[in-house]
Amino acid sequence: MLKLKNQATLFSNHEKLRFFSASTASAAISDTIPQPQFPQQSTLDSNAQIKNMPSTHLSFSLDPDLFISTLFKCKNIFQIQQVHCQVNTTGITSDLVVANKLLYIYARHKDLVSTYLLFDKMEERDPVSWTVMIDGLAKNGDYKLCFETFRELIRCGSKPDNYSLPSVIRACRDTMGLIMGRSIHCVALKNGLDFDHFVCSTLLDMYAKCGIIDNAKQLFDKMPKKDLVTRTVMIGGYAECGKPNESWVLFDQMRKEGFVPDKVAMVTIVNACARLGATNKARLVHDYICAKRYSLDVVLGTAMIDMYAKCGSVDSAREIFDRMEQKNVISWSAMIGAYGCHGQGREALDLFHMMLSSGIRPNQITFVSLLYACSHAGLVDEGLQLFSLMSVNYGVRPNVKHYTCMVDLLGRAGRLDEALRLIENMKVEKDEGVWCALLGACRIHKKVDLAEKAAKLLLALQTQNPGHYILLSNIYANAGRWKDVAKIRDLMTRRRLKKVPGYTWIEVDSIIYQFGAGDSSHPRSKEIYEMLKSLSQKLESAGYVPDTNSVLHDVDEEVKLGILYAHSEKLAIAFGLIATPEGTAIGITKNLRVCGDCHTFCKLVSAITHRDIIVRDANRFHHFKEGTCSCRDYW
DNA sequence: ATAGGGTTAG
Repeated sequence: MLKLKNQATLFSNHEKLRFFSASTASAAISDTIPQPQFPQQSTLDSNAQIKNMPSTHLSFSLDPDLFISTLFKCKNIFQIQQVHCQVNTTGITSDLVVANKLLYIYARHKDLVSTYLLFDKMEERDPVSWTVMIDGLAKNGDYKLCFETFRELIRCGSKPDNYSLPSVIRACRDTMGLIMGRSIHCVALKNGLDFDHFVCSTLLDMYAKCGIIDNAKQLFDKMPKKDLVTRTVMIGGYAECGKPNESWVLFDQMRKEGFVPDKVAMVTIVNACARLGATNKARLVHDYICAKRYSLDVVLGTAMIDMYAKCGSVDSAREIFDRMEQKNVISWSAMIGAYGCHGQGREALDLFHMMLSSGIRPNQITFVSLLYACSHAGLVDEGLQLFSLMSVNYGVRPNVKHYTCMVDLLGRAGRLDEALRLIENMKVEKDEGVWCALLGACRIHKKVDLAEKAAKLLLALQTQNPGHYILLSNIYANAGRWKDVAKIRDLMTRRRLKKVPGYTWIEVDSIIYQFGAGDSSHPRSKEIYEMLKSLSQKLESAGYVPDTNSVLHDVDEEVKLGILYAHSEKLAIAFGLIATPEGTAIGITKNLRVCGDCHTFCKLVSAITHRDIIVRDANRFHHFKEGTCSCRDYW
């Protein structure tokens, strides 16, 4: 496989892709790629794999049909090479149908070297040959050569057709190559091609996965025939673009129109559900899956683990995990991640050791999930140990995400100097995330000087994320440096960035309510504020001191308190207490980081009211139970 | 003969 990568690089260095032009190319290839070693007749008997093949397979004549059927019975690359070798002498490979089949079978067995060589040697190529070659390259991940082959197809005067287009467009999707995708779309239009629904569905998939959901929607609306696959693509596209609500609308509509979702469609909607984070939808989907008796395979099971975890129920995620007969590294990582985001670091570590015992090799994502679990649970030593062992023991080299987890872990623990040293000494390229992690830690520990240093480097990266500016602005506000706050706001205006308002959602009886800071649009707004008022008295007598530092500066204390009690997450919790008097748990979701003050607030509310409170910000869950918190984000 | 949709982090 490594050789192939080199091969692709080698060709990209050529001014033109000489690979495709006659004999010079063959010479260039044979220098770098070994010719496939076709077994000789005399060695065949000693080859156990081939020995198992019925003898009739080896004795075919010049009949192409017999050749093709023989080819499709081949179970491995040795058998294919043997058949290839046999027919080479008969000249049957000059038959296009035969050659294309051979090409196809090599590609399907992921033998790209043989596919290249055969394609190069073919004297004549038809649209099928091109499609098989392009598709083979796309499916095996050699995108560069895939695009070059497609370009060569056009340069040779052929036209892309409804068969070659889906493959090359899929390659655009997989490489997030929007520009390439658009130009291929244009080329196809220029050629006056009448797109069939295969091309349309890959195109809309490509646009959706590249984040241009509007273009995807336009294509979708124009399609005369919308089948299950097309709809599934659109559902997945909406989820990918952060509009999982739209995914649901489409899913419901599809079922109303009589489509029965298959396994892939179910996985897609499960994924949309995970992004939605709505518990009632998760149960609904689960019931549907049970009713239709879909088997719990690796992919569906893993998607469900993730769904339950992101909908707040780590126990249900574990139930699914235990019921799965087959698990791969993705399933294990998803479950480790589930414990991690719920602050159950010990469980995540235990699971990691179970995973190792069952012979599964951890990958980069496994370690991100593990380190994240350590940081969310405050397991500093365990995190440090894992980080130092990951590359030595498990062959996983730390990337910027791993460093970010470590900065977060050390930073939250107040070991900011070590965090800074780690960043300064890291061997991979630094990104916004890693500085942002340090900045976040500075906020918790009120280290303004270090925050300025981190922010300077972060803002130098011209970050477009308004959240980063807000974070720094809050640090300044906390230190009472109002002039600096104003400077940051000014910088935001100059960079044309808008402050993102923080919202909190709460789900009550399957209905989702949204609150903004100081929101009074809710019909029961009056009750909510009254509840907060009575809560505040109880909380303060229980020792709660509202942290008014970050609230404006030129207003009097009473107004400050008003603003503080009007935080969106507090409004949502107050509403939860009113709307579910019998309930035991209140679950809320915030689109921005929950502040330290709110953390303290939740802890006390859960102690006073004897109710569990589950707060989710981004993908981090905080469980408050009888005044204790499962995670240690704000120690 | 050749073509489309699914799982883990950030």
